[in-house]
Amino acid sequence: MGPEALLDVYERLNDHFGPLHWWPADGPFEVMVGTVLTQNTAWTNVEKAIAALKARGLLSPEAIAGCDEETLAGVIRPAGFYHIKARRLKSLVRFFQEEYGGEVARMAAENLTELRDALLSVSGVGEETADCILLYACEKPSFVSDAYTRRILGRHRLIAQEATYGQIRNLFMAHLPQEVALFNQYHALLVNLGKHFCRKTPRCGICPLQGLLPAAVPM
DNA sequence: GACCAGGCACATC
DNA sequence: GATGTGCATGGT
Repeated sequence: MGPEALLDVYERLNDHFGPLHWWPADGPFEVMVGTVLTQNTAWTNVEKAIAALKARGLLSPEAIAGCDEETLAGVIRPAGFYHIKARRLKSLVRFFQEEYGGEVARMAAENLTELRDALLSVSGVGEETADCILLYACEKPSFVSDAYTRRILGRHRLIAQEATYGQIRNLFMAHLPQEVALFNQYHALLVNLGKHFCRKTPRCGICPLQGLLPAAVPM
């Protein structure tokens, strides 16, 4: 599996889907909120929760910091796991305010590796959430690997079943130019491909990767 | 009514 | 370090 294969996959998907304009959010703070709300959750449910937060004027660091946790939980209820996600939002916002004064520009001024470690120290922020914040809120070249990435690469035998998150991320980061726009669109393309063609229960339709990679196997 | 969705922390071995 | 479990709603 060399560098050319990953670029071939990117070009095939990019030709098929076109520019996807990710992350779907109104500003970087909304991205941060969305990364927590979407943990193991369908995006349609996240949209409902974000709309509810907007309607309550709760889409700012100050508002979330000042909001009672149980009240917050009630508002984000449509996103599921709402008690734990309310706690996670509060801890992320606390970190954001204490370390960077609630300013994305100050957070984004930090070095990628150090910022990633700092984000990972926040309870409720794991590797994927950290990488989404780095890439889509801070515009740092940190590749996001997720369930779709694993399933797509796994089905086409490009990674081992037991590959870790870090190994998958390193695969992309070792073989691609470290460009924010490329990482942004690539992850978006993989999610789009996953949603349309590579769910646990495969959807009908012709996968755009057909003929480019080894035939998909069930996974 | 079962199955699934853009994870994570924590317990246990 | 690997594996198992709880967390929960809404769409198919």
